[in-house]
Amino acid sequence: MAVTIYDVARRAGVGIGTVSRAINNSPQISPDTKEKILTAIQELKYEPHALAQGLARKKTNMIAVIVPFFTGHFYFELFKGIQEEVSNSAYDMILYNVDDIEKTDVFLMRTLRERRVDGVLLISLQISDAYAYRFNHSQIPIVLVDSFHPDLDSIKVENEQGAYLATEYLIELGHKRIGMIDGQLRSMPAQVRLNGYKKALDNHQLNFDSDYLIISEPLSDKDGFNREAGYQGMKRLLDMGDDCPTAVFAASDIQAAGAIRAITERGLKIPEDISIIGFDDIELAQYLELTTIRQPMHEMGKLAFQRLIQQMQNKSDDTFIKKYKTELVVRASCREYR
Amino acid sequence: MAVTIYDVARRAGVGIGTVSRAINNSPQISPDTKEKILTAIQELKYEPHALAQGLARKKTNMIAVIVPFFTGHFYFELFKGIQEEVSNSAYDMILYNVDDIEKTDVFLMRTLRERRVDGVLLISLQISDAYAYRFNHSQIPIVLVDSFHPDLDSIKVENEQGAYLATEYLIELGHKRIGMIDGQLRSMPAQVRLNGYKKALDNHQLNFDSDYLIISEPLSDKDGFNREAGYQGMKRLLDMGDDCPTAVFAASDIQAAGAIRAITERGLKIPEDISIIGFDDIELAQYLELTTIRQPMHEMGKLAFQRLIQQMQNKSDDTFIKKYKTELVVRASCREYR
DNA sequence: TAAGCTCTTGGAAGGGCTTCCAGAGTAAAT
DNA sequence: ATTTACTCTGGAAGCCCTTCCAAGAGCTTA
Repeated sequence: MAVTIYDVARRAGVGIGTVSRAINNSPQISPDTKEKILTAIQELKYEPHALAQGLARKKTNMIAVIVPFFTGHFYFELFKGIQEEVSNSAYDMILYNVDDIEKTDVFLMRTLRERRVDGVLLISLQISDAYAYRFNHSQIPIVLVDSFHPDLDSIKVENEQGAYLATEYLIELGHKRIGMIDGQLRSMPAQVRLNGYKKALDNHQLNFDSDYLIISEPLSDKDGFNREAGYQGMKRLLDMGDDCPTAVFAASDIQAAGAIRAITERGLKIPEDISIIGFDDIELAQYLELTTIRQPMHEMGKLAFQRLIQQMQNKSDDTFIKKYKTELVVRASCREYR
Repeated sequence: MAVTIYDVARRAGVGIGTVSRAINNSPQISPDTKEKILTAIQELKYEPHALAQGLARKKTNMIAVIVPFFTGHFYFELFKGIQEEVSNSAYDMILYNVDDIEKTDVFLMRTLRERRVDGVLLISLQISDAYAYRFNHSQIPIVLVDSFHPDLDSIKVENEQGAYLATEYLIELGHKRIGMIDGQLRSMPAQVRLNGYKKALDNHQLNFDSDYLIISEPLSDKDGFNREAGYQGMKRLLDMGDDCPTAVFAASDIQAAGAIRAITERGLKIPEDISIIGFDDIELAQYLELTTIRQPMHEMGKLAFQRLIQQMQNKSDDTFIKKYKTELVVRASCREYR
């Protein structure tokens, strides 16, 4: 059997309470005894049992990161930011992968009831009012990233503004027939980016044409923010022949990558024949010379964890809301249209 | 206070033991009572406390995935494979990020003693004989991925064969001056790939020239498998002027990407002026039209978890060793040299 | 010398579960 | 009617900690 606090106590000739005090740096202990105990711990190679500690302390030193199918590069970047901060903290991280958006609640429920974690980072996933309420009235803090709820801490990017920016950029280049390739509308960012796109059209006296809006096929469990969806979507636009848009706003870089492939496959050139703009500014965008909208993913990840840890230390009542502005990154995938 | 098994017992008018049996599908319980208890559980919205369960069962339903600084795309791909399997299991996953290779032992030690996890996946990290022994004599199974120890389960790729393949391909294209850009040699794959490179040269009567071997700068905490290292490394090769290699084998695609940038920055063309071959076949390689060596990362991740879960169920004594052969993926970054 | 402090210490209680053992109840066998 | 054999059930013990309370020891103070 493994070494327990009792073994240490016996070895050091003290009581278990005292051993516990030694481990936890309690001031209530004389330097001599502490010394003695620490030696015993060394000798026995004792390490506290994490679960038992958690049970007794009502604190697990774990956080949950809940992510939707963790596919995209967006998550990867964000994740690195979070990871960086977690490494420097006393916390460890459990990764929950939501493979069906509808099941988000199941995970939230679990984190709330199972009490396996001290805090939650919810990424790109919507939270219902009911759960927002529960978290607010629970001991477990939660921070939303790339998502929003009025009553909870959240960190996100101005998706609408970003989409607006992208669309407006195309408009200013002179494009009139501007298509959009979006993700599944049950995904929050997909909805909001669509709004930005529509608003930009509207503010520039262009009509929204639903034929130009491609929503990726409801590919079973995916949200449509992937290359294949971009590829298929672009093909559909190209099939419109002469009516094909002269510029396309893809709701994510990865979709843009798929779209680019579809375009070049037809022997068309970017930006000569079709302009394309993405969203996210993932690493790939540089290689593709893709003009896109940058979100500070890494930074968002870091901030999210920082805020969470702060909440775990002393839960404050005010809700923290940070919205990053997006930024247009001009590269070589768009050109003027006259 | 949260709902406990006692509350459920009281509500259902039974003993706590019986409730426990209901939860755990024990056959030792009559359908009626079970029914009654399940109803009570529903009504009270009871969920077992994960830590308490773990403590009592000596089983946590968690696995640890230990990864070195989780930077590269290689890990990302692998990770997706693991993730996919984990999602379909009853396990959750804790991610440990090793930011300094020397500290690997600290993490191994923790997983062994803290008893927070039931099994370990160790990625791309070497394990010492001492720890291999400890794991073999512990209750906690471990599976190495992209790493190897004779006494432990491992899943990896034939790195040497891959590097040999890459180098030989360049040789067969007629190149004589073949450079290599490698990662830090304290990283296992970096060492082994170097061996493959040397062997290929040797078998084809070419001399190994240490000037043509670029080991990325010991950039503090990194292992050198990153774009910047590839970029800097290639620059050094280019600075050799007329002696510059006509072909370069980069030990990873991401380094190759950096190298490509360095080359195009000088106004040179790939493959006309310099041929380059990578290693990994990450997604980016397609976009770059990079000829490379493919490792089945996704598949490796899946298999690793499958094996781990099998070990957790009934620890067998035989060590499982799977070595995937690598495969040459020819794209457009290499050309014949006469 | 007695009373009052402060500093340490031991160990019971408690955290929420599983498991084992003993006992109750029921049915079958004699 | 009595024994035997089963099926269920209750709850104590145990998993390994932390924390609280009571108490001993050593000092001070009057």
